[in-house]
Amino acid sequence: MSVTIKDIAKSAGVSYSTVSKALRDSPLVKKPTKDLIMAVANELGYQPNIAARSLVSKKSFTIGVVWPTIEQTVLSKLITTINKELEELSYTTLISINEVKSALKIFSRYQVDAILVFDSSQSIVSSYSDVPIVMHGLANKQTPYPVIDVNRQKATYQAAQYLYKMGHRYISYIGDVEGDKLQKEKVKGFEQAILELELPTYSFQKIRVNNFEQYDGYEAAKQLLTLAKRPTAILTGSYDLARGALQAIYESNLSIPNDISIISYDNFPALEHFDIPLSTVGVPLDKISEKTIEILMKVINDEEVETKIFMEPELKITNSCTKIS
Amino acid sequence: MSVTIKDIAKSAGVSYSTVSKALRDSPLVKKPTKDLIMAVANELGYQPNIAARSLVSKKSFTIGVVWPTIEQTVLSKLITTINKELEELSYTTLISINEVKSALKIFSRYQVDAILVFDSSQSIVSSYSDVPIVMHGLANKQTPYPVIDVNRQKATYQAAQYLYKMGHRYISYIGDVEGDKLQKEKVKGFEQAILELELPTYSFQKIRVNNFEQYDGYEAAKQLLTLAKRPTAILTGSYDLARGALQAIYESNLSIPNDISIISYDNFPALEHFDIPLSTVGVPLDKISEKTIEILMKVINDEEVETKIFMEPELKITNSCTKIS
DNA sequence: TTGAAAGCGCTACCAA
DNA sequence: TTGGTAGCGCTTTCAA
Repeated sequence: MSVTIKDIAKSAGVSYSTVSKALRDSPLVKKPTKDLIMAVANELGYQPNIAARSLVSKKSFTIGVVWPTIEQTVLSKLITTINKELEELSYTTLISINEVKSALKIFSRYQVDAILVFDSSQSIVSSYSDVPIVMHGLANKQTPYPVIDVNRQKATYQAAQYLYKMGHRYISYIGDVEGDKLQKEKVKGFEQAILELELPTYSFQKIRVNNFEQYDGYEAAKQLLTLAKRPTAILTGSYDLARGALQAIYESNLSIPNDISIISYDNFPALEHFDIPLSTVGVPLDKISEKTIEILMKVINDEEVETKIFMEPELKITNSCTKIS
Repeated sequence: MSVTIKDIAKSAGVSYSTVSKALRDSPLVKKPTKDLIMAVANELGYQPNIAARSLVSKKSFTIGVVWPTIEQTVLSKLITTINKELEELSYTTLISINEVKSALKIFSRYQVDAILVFDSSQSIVSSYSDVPIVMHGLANKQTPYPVIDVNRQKATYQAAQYLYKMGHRYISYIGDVEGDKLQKEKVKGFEQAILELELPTYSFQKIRVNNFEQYDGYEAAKQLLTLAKRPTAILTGSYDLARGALQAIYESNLSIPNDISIISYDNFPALEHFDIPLSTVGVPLDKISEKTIEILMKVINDEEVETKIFMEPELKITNSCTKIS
């Protein structure tokens, strides 16, 4: 049996309701008493029983995170950040990797204060009980809970526009052209730029990759570089693809940005891994995280929240891009 | 307020202790009564309050998983498998990505039935309260809780021995030669084979990679294939490295296994992605998972458990290896 | 400033 | 086979 407040009360010679107050740092307890109780609690290795506490106080200070697809690196970075920020707000984060429906059930049984769902499928999830839900995914349907989405199309659109403005007329996009909705949005932004600039389609090229690994970017870029009319700028759909493309460019003895400018779609700003930091476009991870925390706190406190939150991308240009004449 | 057993009791016209029994499918309740109660519970969207339940029954049917490093793919596969198997045993899995110490605190406050820790650092963790701990990591020290480890050294040793027996005299190892303890063990097994076979060291080559991605394997293999005396067999430290090596081999117009035999260290058996399935060596993932569940159930039921569980690797040979003369 | 006591939702025991 | 009730560990009144 673990230590309870009654054990502390007995040991400290006070009533257990006083112990409860002292542990919550209530102003109703005198400093010496409080100190004594704290000391005893520490010595006994007391850990509060969350079950009992949330049973009476109706608050668990816990956020349930539903994360059925644990392999994506972007998500793992984002979740790590969110976890850290919630910790600072003295919230505990618990993750379930079960499918959305059963994870929701689990968390509602655990009476968490809110549930954060990461789900790229477009299904509307329905809540059990009255635990508020916040979702990360595609904000296309009308949902009864807030959905946080990022504007991928605008990101690639912005990047292509920028490269055009810098004088580039042969721009290639490396990405999953036939991929899921998320990937298609990126392609769409690129295509939209072509259309608006009234350029011949051959001056904009899309290279399809099947995976998002460094090697796929490498292969795709290799292919581009052997072209008679090779691109002066490359836009990649992800960070790893960009890394691969960089390798291919170096192997061909070309230099960045003199021979080729490169921008990567990504949510991590300032990728300083390389000799030349990579230009990126996308919604910065910390802004997504910040927004998520904000929405979570709002739903927990029963405040009004818009149900579609569409975050705007930012273009961060470094020395990996240059003007050409 | 969510619905409680009292709401169900009122609605069904029975006492709430009967409801409690019915919901737990107790034989003490008559079938018709049970059916009625179930129907009402369903209709009302009842979800049991785990806090209240575990407060009285001292059992939460929940396993806390401590997973501070969420990026590793092997772990995510393993945890997914474990999660699934626990679900079938009607246990709920909750994951924390906080650092070990604070995660342990969280789970002990939640009164989980057991905590599963994934930690490759060699620190001994000390439990709060009396929640039993099972660890996945390096079984080198004496610990007060069971640690499950896999024999990496024996794996690469076995593979090298096998390749030798098949007539190979020029064998290369691609892996993180300067890496952490886990990686070094793999290298050690390879070196041990050289030693025991009393071979000149030049006939066994180690190629160092900095990362474990496909591209790194590709680069390393490229390097090997340009050698005057190129290896007849390659052993890689991971699946992704093997994939890269395969790419390099194909690009060089060499064939597997006729020109080069290849074995990968890995815990996933039967990697059928390729034209030729890859030979692997390592402890199969499902065996690790099975063992983990077994140990978890034992500690939960207070049974005796050995504190060092060292799992033996298996060599699975496919057409990616051949005998040479 | 402290203590006593009610009650959160549930299980488990005993009585009916 | 059902109902009544004590009590899990805690917070939160209210009384002392």
